This record gives sequence, structure tokens and C-alpha cells, in this order.
Amino acid sequence: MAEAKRAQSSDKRQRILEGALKAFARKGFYNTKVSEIASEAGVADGTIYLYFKNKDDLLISLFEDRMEWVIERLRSELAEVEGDIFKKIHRIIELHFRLATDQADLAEFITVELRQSAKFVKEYKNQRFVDYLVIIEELVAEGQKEGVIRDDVDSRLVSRAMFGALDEVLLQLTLSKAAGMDVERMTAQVADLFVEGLKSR
Amino acid sequence: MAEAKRAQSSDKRQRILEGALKAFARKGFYNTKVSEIASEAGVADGTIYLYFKNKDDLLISLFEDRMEWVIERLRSELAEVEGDIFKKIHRIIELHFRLATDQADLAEFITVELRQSAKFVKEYKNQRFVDYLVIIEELVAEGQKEGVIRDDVDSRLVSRAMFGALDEVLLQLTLSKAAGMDVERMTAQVADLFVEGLKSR
DNA sequence: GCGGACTGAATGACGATTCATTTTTCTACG
DNA sequence: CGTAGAAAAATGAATCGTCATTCAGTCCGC
Repeated sequence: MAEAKRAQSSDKRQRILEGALKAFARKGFYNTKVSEIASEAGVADGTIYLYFKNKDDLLISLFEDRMEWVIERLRSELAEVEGDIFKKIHRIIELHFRLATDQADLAEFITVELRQSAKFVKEYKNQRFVDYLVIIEELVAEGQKEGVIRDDVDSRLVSRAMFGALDEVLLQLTLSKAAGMDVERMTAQVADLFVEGLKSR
Repeated sequence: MAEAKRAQSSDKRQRILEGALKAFARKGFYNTKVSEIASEAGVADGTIYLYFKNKDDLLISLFEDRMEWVIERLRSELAEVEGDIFKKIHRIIELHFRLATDQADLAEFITVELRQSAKFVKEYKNQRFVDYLVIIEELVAEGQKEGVIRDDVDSRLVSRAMFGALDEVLLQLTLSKAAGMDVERMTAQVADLFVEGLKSR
């Protein structure tokens, strides 16, 4: 019966999350009214409170939900990369940028809102985000073990730096939608920059 | 007379900006009450409106004010660097990180609030931020002209990536105050990562 | 005692959340 | 089947707290 309930629920819950994503991407968390999310999702204001404790909870749930999806995607794409570590790094960067075109709202939400609220950045531990970093970190560490990546760099630091670079470039890409930037070219350049920076000499 | 007014004013205006910086760094823009800023600055609530149009204006003014300072500082420090482009890049990174220890509030404010409001990221053009990027961009372009930096990378893209990396690492540094990270070591590693990535082969 | 700087209590708007009511879905019985 | 009645889900108007902002009054330098 929990199943039956869920079956119904999930539809509406999902619609609320989608509405929230669209609204947050457009106007930011604090400038979005709960009633706007409701109308975007095609439900009544009160309905939102049947699925989420409050507006903050909605933000966190949305972030968790989408990041989980991104991370799964990243994991599975990485798994099917044939070739060396550097190919994998290239793939991470590619996927990251691909988001900007495939899922503009999501990209905007993540880049802009990730740092949004004090709650988000400080209180809330943000495990999903850590997961993402760890994927990069492990890749670098693996390369170091193999001897193809210089081992005088801290893999943790590198993963941060790399994420930051990707995030910032993505932000730029997201906000200046019009500009017909060549995403492939960008991917190649950023990947190359890091690969050359990381290679053992 | 505008001068006389300013002379008096500047003291109070400055105190308000400082109070705002402290408060915003601690709780973020939207969670900070105007009355908190006022009490932090030791003025009455209403006084703030003698110096700033409204809360948004206060945010923008604060950002402009501090970024201008950072940029001037960066320019003058760069001017006195003897040596090649790569030394200068090292210095940018060093200054960026030095902020985290010297001016924790400012660092937190810039990293967290830079992307804060939709207003900030989208509507407001954010010239100061562009100025910062241009400094990096010109440095890279110069290196390319000299032939020491590979010219198959877009200097604009690189400046974005580099800023993103610095910003993210700084964010980390800022939020995890306790952790006795070795700032010098971090500077060296990040600088090296980019320098190796940028060098002509 | 005039004029501008300052004060802080009062105002008013706004918007998250609640909850009395309505609608839908489910259950069980003829 | 069809239907009555109960339970669950959904609604949206009303509530209630929270501030940003204002402005009538006070203070101070000249």
C-alpha cells in the first residue's frame, strides 16, 4: 500500500520538484514564492507542504535529487570509458559542460544555488557535492599510483581546483546562453590545460 | 560642501559597510536584517537609508567598494613583481589565497555572495568582477605574445577557469577555518598546476 | 534657534505556512 | 456492479510573523 500511495505521490512530488527547479533557476531561491512554484507545478500552495516540510526542505530535496542523478550519470559514463586516466578526465569535463546545453535549468540551479544560502553552504553537509569531488579525487589518486600523474600534488586540492574551474566556466556558459560558444572546443581546451598540468614529466 | 558632508559621512558610511560585511559574511544577504547591520555598525536603523538607497544598494556598494580595493591591490602587487609571466601568475594566486587568512570576512563575502542573488549574477553587470578577470586574461595574452604560453588556448577561457579554481579553493579554505591547511603549499601547487598546463612545449 | 544629521518606533507589505473545507480514492456490503 | 460512507489527498483563502522602509520628532553644531 505504501507502493500504491507512492505511485500516486511520486507524480505530484516530481512535478513540484520540476516546478521548483524551473523557478529557482529563473529567479533564485529567495526571490521565488512558494505560490509560484505551486502554479508552475500545477498544484495548490498547500499541496507543497504535503510533500515537503518547508521551503528549505524543498531546496535541499531538489539538490539531493538532481545531484544524485548527475553523479550516477557520471559514474556510469566513466565506467564505459576505454583508455587511460586522461581520457576519463576528459570525459568528466565533457559531461559537466554537456549539462549546460542539455539541462540549462539544472546547470543554472547548481552553479548559482550551490552557494546560495548560508544554510546550504555551512550548516548542511552537502554529501552529494562531496561525492562528486571524491570521484575526481580518486581518479587523480589512481593516476598517481599508476605513475602517469605527478605525485607532488594533493589530489584533494586538485579535485577542488578542477571542480571550481568547471563550475565557473559552466556558469559563464549558462548565463550567456546566446553566445554560440563552441562547447567541444572549450572542453578540449580545459581538459588539455589540466592534463598538461597534471602529467608526470 | 559636498566635501564637508562627505568628510563627516565617510566615517559613518564606512562603519555601515563594515557592519554589513561582517553580517553578510556570517549569515548571508537574505538572512541578515537591516537592523542587525545597524547595530553592528552602531547606528540607528534609519541612518542606513541616509547613505544607501535600500538593502540591495548596500550590497552592491559593498561589493564595488571592496572589489575596487582588491583590484588596486592586485594591480600594485603585480607591478612590483620582477620576473617572468609565471612569477606574476604565482603572485595572483598567492594574493588570492592570502585574502583567506588576512581578511576572512571579505573572503567569505566574495566567495559566497558573488553568486548570491539573481540580481547580482544576472541583472547587475558586475564590472569589478570583469576587471579582475581581465587582469588574468591580459597576463595570459601577454605570455602568448612572448611565446612562453601555448597559444592554442583562449585567454578568456583560461582566465575564467583559473578564477573558478582559485575561488573554489578559497571557499574551501574559508569555510573550514579550523583545518590548519598550509596556504603556502597550496599556493605552490595550484600555481604549478596552471603554469605547467599553460607552458609552451 | 536654524538646518542638517540622526534616531527608532510605527507602518505596511509581503509571503510562508496553516487548516477548515472540498474533492478524490478506496472499501465493503447489498 | 452500484453505491454509501470513510479515509486520504488536495485546495486556497485567511492567518500571522517578519522585516524593510518611512517619518515625526530629537539632537547638535554653528
